[in-house]
Amino acid sequence: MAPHFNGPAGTFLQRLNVLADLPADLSTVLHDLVANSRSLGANHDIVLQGDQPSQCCVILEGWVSRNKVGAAGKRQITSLHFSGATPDIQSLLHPVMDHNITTLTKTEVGFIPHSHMRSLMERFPVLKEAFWKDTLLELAIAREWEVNLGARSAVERTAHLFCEMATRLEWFGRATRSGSALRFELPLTQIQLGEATGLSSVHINRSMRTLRNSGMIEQSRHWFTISDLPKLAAFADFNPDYLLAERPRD
Amino acid sequence: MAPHFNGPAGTFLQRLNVLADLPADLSTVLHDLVANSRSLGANHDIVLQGDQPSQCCVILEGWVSRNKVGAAGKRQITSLHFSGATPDIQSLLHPVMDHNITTLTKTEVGFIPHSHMRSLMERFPVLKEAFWKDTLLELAIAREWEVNLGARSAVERTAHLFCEMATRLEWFGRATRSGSALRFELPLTQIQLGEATGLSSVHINRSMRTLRNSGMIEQSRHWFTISDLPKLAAFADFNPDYLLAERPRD
DNA sequence: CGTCATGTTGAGCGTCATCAACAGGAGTGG
DNA sequence: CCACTCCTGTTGATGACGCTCAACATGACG
Repeated sequence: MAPHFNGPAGTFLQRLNVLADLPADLSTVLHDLVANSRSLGANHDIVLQGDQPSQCCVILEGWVSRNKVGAAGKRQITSLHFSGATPDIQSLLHPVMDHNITTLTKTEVGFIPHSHMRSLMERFPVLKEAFWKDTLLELAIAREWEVNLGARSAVERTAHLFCEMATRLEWFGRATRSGSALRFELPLTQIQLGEATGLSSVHINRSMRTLRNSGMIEQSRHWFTISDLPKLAAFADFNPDYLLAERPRD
Repeated sequence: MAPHFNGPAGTFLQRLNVLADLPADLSTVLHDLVANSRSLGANHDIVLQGDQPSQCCVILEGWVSRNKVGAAGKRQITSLHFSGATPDIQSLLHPVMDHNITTLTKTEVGFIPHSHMRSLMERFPVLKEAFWKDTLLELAIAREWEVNLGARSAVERTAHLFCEMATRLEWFGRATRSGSALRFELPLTQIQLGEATGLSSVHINRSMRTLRNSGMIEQSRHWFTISDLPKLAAFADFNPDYLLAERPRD
């Protein structure tokens, strides 16, 4: 079993320990680094395309998206992240941001200066490997999203997104299973779901109604229950293998 | 100017040197490692989803795609790679492939065993950083493809793909510029272009006719000329910033 | 025989419009 | 101080209509 991590930085350290075995003293340093965090409201840009950040953010609580806004004003969400994520670690190697990182809900964010991060990676090479692995995982998820956007129908896309998020959430204790059912909170508006799936919010609405009517998903507000995950996964052509590196060891 | 690399491994070493400064002895070792290569025909799978490769491939000449095939048999190409690329380096850290790597044309491929790669990374930590940076670049490209697939019309998607490939090719000396025009070879069939853009091959055909009729692209067989790159880029909402890490320094 | 080209037809999804449900804030009165 | 109402902005739900693009032709070209 991976060591138990408490406090606001708990999920962050848990996630990193999934990606590589961090020595205890490194965990302590990282824990202290994100100690002073900031609270942000929903729809707040943490970093914008073109920025040159001097620190990395750590999502301690809440949801954020990567997104790009086209010339016509249309926004595409390219990935979703929740507690424990370090979505702008890339700024260490690739100084200019090529996209925005925006909160989707009220969010608690910690920051680690690049200089600290660099010296930590020098002292603990395993940290660099953990973040490389994290980048590879993100790339695998991005590939699956490309398939979702390019090769699946509206209902399948929506179902696939729910399968992915349910799986990722469960692995970090944020979904509860009872039998083959899975219950979790996904606090995104239909507009945001549309921006993630390349659909209009109206059509997201219709797709979710289809999923509800077919009995595959139950919903009250932002709480969802997938009544039969294998069935929904088969419908959406969801195969969790591409997420495997993220699964915590037990 | 980056050092000049000759021979079949030239583009490979050139690419790596864009991502980090490799010491000369490392370059020599890498050059020798890919010496004995294999010739593959078009439409040949180099690695398949589910495989656990024990070596990394290096594309010495030709084109390959990453792709995933859905349950309904529909294929989505998630990225395109040409000479110099190392598309399955991820298998070092993430042993099971989550996608296929398939040749698009006749291709010359070299192989480097994982064991060699690992010991090289131990001896030369800069190599690990180069490949992490390569992963970050791929991720940036994947994000832009998500935007392409989710938020742009058929003609814009097609135009954007041509802008991206023209830019990437020019940076490696595989496109010739005359004024604001750019000429290059992109030896993909319309079926393959459709699989990359999430469109049917028929609609790719129509989109390209639109681009030809509007005078933005000229074509003979697989040779294309973008008559006015800034104009096409404006039309496609193409901003090359997301590719910057790949640009060779001069 | 695979690839490219082009016409026809219709499904899927976007756009626009309307309306209900709901939350938060300001003001009112107890 | 707390309840209650009113107002307003945001989200969700649903119908009507039109356009983009997929599907299915068929022929031409290497």
